[in-house]
Amino acid sequence: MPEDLRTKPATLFKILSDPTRLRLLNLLGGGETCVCDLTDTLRVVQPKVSRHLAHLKRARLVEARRDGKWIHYRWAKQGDPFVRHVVFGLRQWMANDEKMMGERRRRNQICCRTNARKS
Amino acid sequence: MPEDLRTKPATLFKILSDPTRLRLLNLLGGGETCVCDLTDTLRVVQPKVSRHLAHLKRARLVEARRDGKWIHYRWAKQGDPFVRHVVFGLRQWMANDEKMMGERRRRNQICCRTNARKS
DNA sequence: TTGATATATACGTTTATCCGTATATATAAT
DNA sequence: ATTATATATACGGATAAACGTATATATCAA
Repeated sequence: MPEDLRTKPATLFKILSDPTRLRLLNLLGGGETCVCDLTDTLRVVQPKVSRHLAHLKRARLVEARRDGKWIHYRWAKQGDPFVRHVVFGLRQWMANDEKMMGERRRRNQICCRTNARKS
Repeated sequence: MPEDLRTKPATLFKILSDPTRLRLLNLLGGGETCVCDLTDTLRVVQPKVSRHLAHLKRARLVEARRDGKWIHYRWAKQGDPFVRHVVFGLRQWMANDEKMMGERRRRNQICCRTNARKS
């Protein structure tokens, strides 16, 4: 199932073909992020976020780490050259896109608040 | 609609997420090819090929040229850096994939026969 | 143990995608 | 003009994606 990404570009492209998943990946570009912060940032319902994260995780594009009540997601390191190539291009595109920048900014604010609340 | 490719990676990825379309793009890597040769090479029904080509054309990934009864498709040159980046990686992957190589070989045989028949 | 919070999953519905078959169109040959 | 060939499109059905809502699970706090 994760192997599919390596053998079939179509599978990788399919996973990357959903706007919500790209927005999530964009936010993860700002660093490890918990589901609630992702949810708040994107302003969509939580199950939607969890579902898309599950997709990305199944495809091994992201990894998760539990920390008490929270689960933090992050970009996974990619071994396959083709996947790395595509992901690299995507991250570069995101880095320069206005809307994506805005969402990353928003993520940072929200994560700040969350961290404050935690301590 | 073609602009979408530049503004939304998700749209590009969606178009590239179909195996048949990737096979077609792979064959076009061998040079301009007419629909009937593409159909014979892939061994699928002709409307299926036409439909997928129409997709690729709408997205400006390929261009078409009429030549009498035949319509020849070819890769379109890409202006956008992100699209170029992805397409470059894809073509490279295809160049090294065994199955794709085999189909390109088959395409060449079939195109040879077609050209012989034409003259 | 009870309650609150964070996250995941199940379920039914809507929407999009892909397909095969049939048909339309366009060109060329007779 | 008629026929044959190449390609495109229309249509209905099947399959899969994505969604919202409801619910389950897991962790922590009281």
